[in-house]
Amino acid sequence: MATGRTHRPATRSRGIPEATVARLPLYLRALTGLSERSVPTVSSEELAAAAGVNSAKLRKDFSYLGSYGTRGVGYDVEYLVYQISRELGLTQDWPVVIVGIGNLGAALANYGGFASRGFRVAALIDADPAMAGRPVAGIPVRHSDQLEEIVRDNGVSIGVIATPAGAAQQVCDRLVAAGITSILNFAPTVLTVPDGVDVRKVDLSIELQILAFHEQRKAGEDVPDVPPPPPTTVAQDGAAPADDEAPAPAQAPAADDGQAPAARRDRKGPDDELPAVMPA
Amino acid sequence: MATGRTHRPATRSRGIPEATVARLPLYLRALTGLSERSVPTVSSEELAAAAGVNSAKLRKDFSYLGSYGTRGVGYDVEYLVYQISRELGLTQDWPVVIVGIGNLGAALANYGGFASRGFRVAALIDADPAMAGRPVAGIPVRHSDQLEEIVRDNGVSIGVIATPAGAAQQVCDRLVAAGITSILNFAPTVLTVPDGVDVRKVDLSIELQILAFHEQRKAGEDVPDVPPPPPTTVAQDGAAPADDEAPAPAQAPAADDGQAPAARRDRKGPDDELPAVMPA
DNA sequence: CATTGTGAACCGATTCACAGCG
DNA sequence: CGCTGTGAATCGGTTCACAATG
Repeated sequence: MATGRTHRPATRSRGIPEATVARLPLYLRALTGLSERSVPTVSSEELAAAAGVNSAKLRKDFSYLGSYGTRGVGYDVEYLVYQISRELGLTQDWPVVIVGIGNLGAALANYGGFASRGFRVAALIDADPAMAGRPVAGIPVRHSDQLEEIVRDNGVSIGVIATPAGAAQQVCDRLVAAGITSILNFAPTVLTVPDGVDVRKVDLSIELQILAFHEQRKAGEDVPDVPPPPPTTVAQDGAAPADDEAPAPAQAPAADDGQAPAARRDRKGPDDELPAVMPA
Repeated sequence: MATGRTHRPATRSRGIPEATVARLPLYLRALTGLSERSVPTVSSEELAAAAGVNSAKLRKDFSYLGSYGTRGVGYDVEYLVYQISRELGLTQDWPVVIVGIGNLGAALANYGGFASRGFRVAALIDADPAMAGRPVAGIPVRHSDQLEEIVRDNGVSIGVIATPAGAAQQVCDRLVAAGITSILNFAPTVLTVPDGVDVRKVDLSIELQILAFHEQRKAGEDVPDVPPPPPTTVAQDGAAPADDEAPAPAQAPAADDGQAPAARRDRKGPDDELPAVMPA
């Protein structure tokens, strides 16, 4: 598995830094807004503010694309919109397939943000036969038996996985085998793909967990200092130097507000995870 | 994000790098899987593979939490699950409100991944009176008039915004005013929040755009290099030296990087016709 | 031994600050 | 002038590689 797998150095996108690429869509959105309001030019300062970044970063980012601005003036909105669109490959049409038409898949199918940027939903695919033919967002759902056929016939190179975690890898494998080289994964699982295939993941619960981490620090500041549970078998430090607690780097002074061992979430349920895709 | 100026790294407290925090949920998920299969211990190598990272990174990450492993053996699964959960603040319950119950909001409400990790959907809120009372995922939707009341009464500190872009900032302001300090934003817009409030965003179309960028490079490489439009009036760069090419800062030595698309996309074509920038 | 934990090298990304230019 | 474009400094994160240690 991931063992010998050479790390995905697919990042050889020579030239434009990955971090910059990730921000281009942000600039594009801000620019589109200006364009709609017929603003002819913007300074890096203004555009940066609209995109939520700082101007130095924006200028540096643009410098990777070329010199598209005018000193003393700023950037021509229309021109930049075009250049960024082209750089991102949005001047062409990208047919995509969404696999797993559960709640999330359906929401994605209905999401206007896709279509508006050159992404065309070529097909909706689901493993549930009962879904077949049923239209979602005006597009009839097709059965996964036809996955390969659909991908090939439509020249789809981008696939969106919105299936339950358990089915994701399998779907991924089939998509890749069918020729897809870019995947947007919403299933909470790590996908293993061959070299040359790009995977980006969006994990809703991970985002919340990250927020929770910061939230915990803000409020209270002190984590529920429940005495660390016994290291089951290993690390069975009988009378070992009780070093449990967080040792490491500068430990913070444990304040201890109220406490409440709090209800320890037992995370051993049926491991629900992603929105189910309606069973058959 | 919201950190703006004052970067948190006061270094005083437990200095866990942001990048590490972002991976903890990943480790936790992998560990939960092992736990369910009753695996007692794991080596950094195995766990790293399951989480999709490399072992050095994982060990370094864990080193920020403390010394929870046993040399020559590995990590105790249950113990680690607990430690990470605690670090992330998942040992406590986090009530969240979801604002904007459209397709996406409904999908989120139905998303099992939230509930399974200590995130309790305290309420669903929508501005449409017609939605009020209607149950979604078993939870009755409430009208946004009651937003403040709901947040306060339930002690909600995390809010999820799934409204249209146009309403997002307003909703955000109200959530913040009501006391929320962490926001997960799904609306494709930049949110401005006061210091102390964390915002994480998930933008579906941005992810696709990033994939498109890479896809464009992979396939062909001979992208439809539509001749760049005339810089209307600005950025008129006269004849450029032979190979314009990207400015390419220092960047000379190309790392290993097997075969890079030799053909570099030329970025500046002579003037030409105005591009019909894509619609919105 | 095997495997952790970590200093130190490395590398990419951000920020600074100012030269360059319209 | 004002604002871009960019070297240089800095910062954060990753990787290396090995000493420490159960």
